[in-house]
Amino acid sequence: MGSPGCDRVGSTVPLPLMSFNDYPYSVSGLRAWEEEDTKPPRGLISVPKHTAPERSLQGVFLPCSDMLLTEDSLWLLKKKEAAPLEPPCKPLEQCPVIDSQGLGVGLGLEVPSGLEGQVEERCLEQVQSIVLGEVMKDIETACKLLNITSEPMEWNCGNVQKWLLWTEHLYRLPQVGKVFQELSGKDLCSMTEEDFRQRSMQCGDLLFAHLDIWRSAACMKECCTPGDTKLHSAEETCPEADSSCSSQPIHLWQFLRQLLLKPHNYGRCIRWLNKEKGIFKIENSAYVARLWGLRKNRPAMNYDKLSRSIRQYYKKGIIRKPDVSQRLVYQFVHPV
DNA sequence: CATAAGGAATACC
DNA sequence: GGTATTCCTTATG
Repeated sequence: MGSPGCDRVGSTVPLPLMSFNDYPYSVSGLRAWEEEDTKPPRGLISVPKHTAPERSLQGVFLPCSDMLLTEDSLWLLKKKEAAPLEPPCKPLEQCPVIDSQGLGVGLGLEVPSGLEGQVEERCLEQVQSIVLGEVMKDIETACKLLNITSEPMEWNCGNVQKWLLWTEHLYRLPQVGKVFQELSGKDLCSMTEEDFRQRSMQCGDLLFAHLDIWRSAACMKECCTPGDTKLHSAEETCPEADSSCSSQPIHLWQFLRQLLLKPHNYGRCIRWLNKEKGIFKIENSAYVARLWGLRKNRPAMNYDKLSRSIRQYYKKGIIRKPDVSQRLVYQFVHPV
């Protein structure tokens, strides 16, 4: 991300980020660990409540996987936050264009002029490209885990259901798959936000927003990576994926690895205890099993069966129990 | 009661 | 034929 091409495209492709407050990709981790009253996953920037404003600026404190915002950026944003008489943040529907200015507007910040302004603008651009990069990576990961294409227009009914289930699981939305039954991706994309809301009062708008993000991301991906540069970008967004990236049959151990690579999304259900040694813990066995079942189209999957598959790896030397055996803790024999 | 280990049959590519 | 799934028994804490 952040290539000149992308910037150019970014100024023309609308990315309806909603307000950052509502942006689940950035706040989901926060929400998750708050709910479960556990420690925040690593990489999550937590701020004291009083420094987190009600408006969309909050979204900047996002748990970008392993990436942290620079101190400078945070300081800058806090400084802007503290500035009095700022115009209230416009809802993002009113500023859906994601470019350096768009982000500033979306954050309720005005981009000042002069040298200082240029510095701040560059800062914001950095933040923006970090956020965008994370969004794209999250979507890539989800696609790999679900074995679907990132372009919603190409989804069949099964893909749509998978995406719905996944999104529901990930963001703990009520299950609404039924009301979207027998809809293809094309159908879904032709629906308005109102259509979504009519089908689900509770979370239609959220699902619509999610879909919009996916569509925009697919659009950006298309524009940013024309032709043969696509391969390079794919490697960049999923460096460890290599052969496993080519979808279709995925092994359980690869799936687990992919979940572990995204601590801000899946850290609440599976996480490293010791990444160097390849030791990981399944924090929520039922949840991981559900995700695995989703990926393999095995609705009856449960931890009993999943763990049986893991145990098959003992003989093959792929996964083993760590020296000091603990419940739900396993170890990759060959850590990355 | 949830997890662990592993045998055995079966399904799927 | 390799891998995963399903079902099962037994053990452990």
